[in-house]
Amino acid sequence: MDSNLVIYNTLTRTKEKFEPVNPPLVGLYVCGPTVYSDVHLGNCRTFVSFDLIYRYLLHLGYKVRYVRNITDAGHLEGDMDEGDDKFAKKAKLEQLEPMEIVQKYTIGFHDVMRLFNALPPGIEPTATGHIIEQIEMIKQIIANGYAYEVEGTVYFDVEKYCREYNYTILTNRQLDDLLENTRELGGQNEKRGRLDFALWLKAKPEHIMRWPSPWGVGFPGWHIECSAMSSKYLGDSFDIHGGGMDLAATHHTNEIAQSQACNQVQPAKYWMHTNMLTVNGARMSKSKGNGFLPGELFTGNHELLSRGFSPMSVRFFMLQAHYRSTLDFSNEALEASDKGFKRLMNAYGLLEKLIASPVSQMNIDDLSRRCYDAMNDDFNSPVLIAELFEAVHLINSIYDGKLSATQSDIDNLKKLMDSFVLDVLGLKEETTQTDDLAKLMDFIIGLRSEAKFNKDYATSDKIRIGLNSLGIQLKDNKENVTTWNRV
RNA sequence: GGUCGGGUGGCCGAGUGGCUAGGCAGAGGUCUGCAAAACCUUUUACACCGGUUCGAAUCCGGUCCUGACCUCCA
Repeated sequence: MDSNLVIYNTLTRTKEKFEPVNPPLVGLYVCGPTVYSDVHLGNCRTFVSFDLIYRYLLHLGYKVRYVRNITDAGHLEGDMDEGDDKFAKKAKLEQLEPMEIVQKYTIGFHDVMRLFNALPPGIEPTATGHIIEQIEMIKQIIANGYAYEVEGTVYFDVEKYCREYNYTILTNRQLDDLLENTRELGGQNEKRGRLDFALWLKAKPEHIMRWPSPWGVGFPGWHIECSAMSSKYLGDSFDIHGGGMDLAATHHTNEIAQSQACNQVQPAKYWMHTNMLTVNGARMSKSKGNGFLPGELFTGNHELLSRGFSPMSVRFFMLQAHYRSTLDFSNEALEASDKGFKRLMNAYGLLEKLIASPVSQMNIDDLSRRCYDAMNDDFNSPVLIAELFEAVHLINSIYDGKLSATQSDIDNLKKLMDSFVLDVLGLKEETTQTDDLAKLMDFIIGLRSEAKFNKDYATSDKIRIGLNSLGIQLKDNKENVTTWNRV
């Protein structure tokens, strides 16, 4: 397994050659969603980005174990505990079983991921399903001297940890500054240090999700689940840990501290962070109220949208930007991507219809190499897509008879498009053409050709315009061969 | 305030010390009974001010603007 893949590592803030711990095995852990409400499009972008990464690693021949957790505890509890509206809180507590919420939004999340054609992870562990592992890990951290218990709550001792490790390795912040500028968290009077965070929290009487532990009845802290589950399924030290950039400063920083304190090793060799999806330049988030739900996008039921956009067009839109760049979301940008996507897929469809000639006027190997170069450069999908449009241009020109290609050229083009469009980018035709429809269309096109041959243009136009209003577009090429596609 | 990013043509977005991605939109043309598609040609760029250099939008310094994180959030 010798690839030229280079990955930007947040730990070092540089691009590094990718060298797995145990090739050809690759362990990939990605922080998944907290399932207490619908995932919005910004969440989806991260998972589509890591789907691209997963797919490309598979394409290169790595045997990838992809673990993406479902957070169904901790955050959820925190969310319910806060806020001033005690009435609402009570209603929530009385009317809904937390696991009902978890189930509902987990299913919704999976449905959306399927629409985006994201490959499911190999393991999708839940926090509530790994309480024992989390407790064991906390016990080990205490035994190692990096955590302490106060009144049923266990805190991580950041100050102690800092004496031996670099706590802010991911973000490069200064500790003094952190101490001065961090907001007061709960439990200040019982914590030893201001930056100490909870590994295990004592449950208040009204708390529904609770488990017994050596420290009494309680529930796990916000960060321990990922440490416990990643080491369980990928080992104490694995290859890639990923998530959204917003997680780096707190969640991942604490995750590294916990894993180091427990296992004395840096949990992941490469830390990858995806950037945010923005709306009018500002981050899409629930608290800002500017989040798009996938459903609103697909139906077009949103004030900023002129119409609905298909999941594949949206996926293509996301892949046209690099995963480490912010991507600005707008109706106009989506329109552009939608057309580009259709152009790409239309050319893909023409591959079957190309006619070979003895002369070659192109170098597919060179194009293929450029595609690999793009992806090897930290998964640069926008450059890959630019190269694929070169392939589109070749395919269209061959189809038009303006360029000649040998059968070998055509085979290689097909292979290139299959690999990169379908396997790596994970794009697919959205409308399945049933055999019945294909036969029917052949028949109708035949009727129209007859009419055209007889110069009965009234009839042929009636067919063309009629089909167009049904969403089917006819295209006559120079040889008067008619093809069709949905619009 | 601290940390880390950005500012690229009408829009979205790559990239690089000289050969100026790509998609969409705009303009002209070819083809076509028409239309669409396709193909060809083409108009708009690298925030501002200095510096380094034979040469910078790309490197360095400064200025302005802007985003994310520092509090649950992908």
